[in-house]
Amino acid sequence: MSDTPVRLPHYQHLYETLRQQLHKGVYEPGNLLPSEKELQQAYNLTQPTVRQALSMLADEGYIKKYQGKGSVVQPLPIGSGMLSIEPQFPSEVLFDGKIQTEILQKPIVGNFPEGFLFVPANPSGLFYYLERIRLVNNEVIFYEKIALPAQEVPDFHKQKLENRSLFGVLRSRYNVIVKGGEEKVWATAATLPLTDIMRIELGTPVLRLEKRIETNRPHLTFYSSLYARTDMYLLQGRF
Amino acid sequence: MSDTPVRLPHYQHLYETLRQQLHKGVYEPGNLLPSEKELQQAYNLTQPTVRQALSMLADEGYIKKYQGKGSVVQPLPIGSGMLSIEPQFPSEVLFDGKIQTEILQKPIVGNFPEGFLFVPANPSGLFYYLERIRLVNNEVIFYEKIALPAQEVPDFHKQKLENRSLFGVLRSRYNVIVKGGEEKVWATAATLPLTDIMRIELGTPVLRLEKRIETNRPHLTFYSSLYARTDMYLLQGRF
DNA sequence: GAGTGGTCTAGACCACGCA
DNA sequence: GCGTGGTCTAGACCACTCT
Repeated sequence: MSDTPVRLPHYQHLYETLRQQLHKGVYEPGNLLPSEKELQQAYNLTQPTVRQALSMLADEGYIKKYQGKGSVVQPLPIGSGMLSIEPQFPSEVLFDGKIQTEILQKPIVGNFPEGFLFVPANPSGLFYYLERIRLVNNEVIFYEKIALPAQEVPDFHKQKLENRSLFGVLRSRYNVIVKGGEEKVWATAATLPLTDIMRIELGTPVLRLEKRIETNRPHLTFYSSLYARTDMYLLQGRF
Repeated sequence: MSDTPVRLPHYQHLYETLRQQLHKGVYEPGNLLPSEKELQQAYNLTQPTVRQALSMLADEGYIKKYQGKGSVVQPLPIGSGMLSIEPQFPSEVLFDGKIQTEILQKPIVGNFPEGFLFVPANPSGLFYYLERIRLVNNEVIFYEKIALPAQEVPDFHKQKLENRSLFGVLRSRYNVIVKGGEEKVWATAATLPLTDIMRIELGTPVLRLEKRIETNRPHLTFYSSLYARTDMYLLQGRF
């Protein structure tokens, strides 16, 4: 739990602290989080500052706030507003939430790559490009292409990415936090390169999800192009 | 512009005012919104209150805030965090953003209906149930089933729904505002009842989107089950 | 330097839930 | 009635953009 040397706003620091505690299971789902007043005293902050942190947790589904009652811890850590994975038929699959990540194409530097629906406003400049697959129970469920501006993430190719959250690396190594973005989604039939990667039959319905992802750094916007087989797992998100 | 008799928080009133102005085109995309200070003076509010309203507009993509510069009006009114429609191949389709709505099943009252992925925590009580299709250029692109708790929206069956936004009806008639929710999405192959409704071939990949929608009223959560053909139009959203 | 949004404090009062 | 979260004020200082 080594502190990053960068100065975070108080509300973000509290948010990160609570988020990590929630992931560690410090608070049981269904129980109440410490009240706003208790958090104020514990962290020496005022109510609006605490409230901002709690609002972020509520937006992402970690907690639910009830007036007159408190903040109830929710059962799941769900990806920050983005779509995350869940079994299609929960009873039939044993799924401990563990997703393996394999890198198909290690980060290489070049011009903005082809095949993305969203493109940068100014596509000049160099981008890291990588491809990865994500597996559950040794089955490929995601195939994802990612592009991110090289100058904003120095030495990105030296980072370890296997079985790590890309967002986690960005947050811990570069202090980059996802602020929001835009996504487009549609259903399509699997074509040849994909049938090979995912080991599915030609024509199987697959989900395509294209994202433009904005961060707390004004010039760090990155891009994701994702194929998901959703016959056994589906995507879930909050809004 | 008749005022609803209900007392709204200041930040929500300002949000509604600005949102309506943005929809009317009072501010051109690319231009700046009045500064926070100007809004404070115009509406006799303090900075945090104004900021809260602007944050909501930013969350929904109406504006983008830039420190040191101002709030830039964005080109589109995009559905509040929820997925909305857009042409798959913009150049090939003429699309003025107009979506027609037809009611297949007028609101009827009964127990919570079958076929929804999300179900109420307490499914007792009566629900309105309706089905509607949405068309662009006379082609069916959405088929949607909706269930909402009857006791929270009295006389809902008397409301005019054709070619009106359901959310608009809820907002203007019942002062209900969507606060957030949960959604699950996957790709599947069209089966029989759907091929008829949408006039597509058996097995065509279609997108399924199931939503649980929470509002500002604690006991008003409603449910949507949506089928979308995404061969010509795709779904877009913000996060 | 002037103006903007970003963070934060120290209070206040209200609306709601629960016992 | 008490504690909770929800709203709001009146300030303050900082970080950033633009000229």
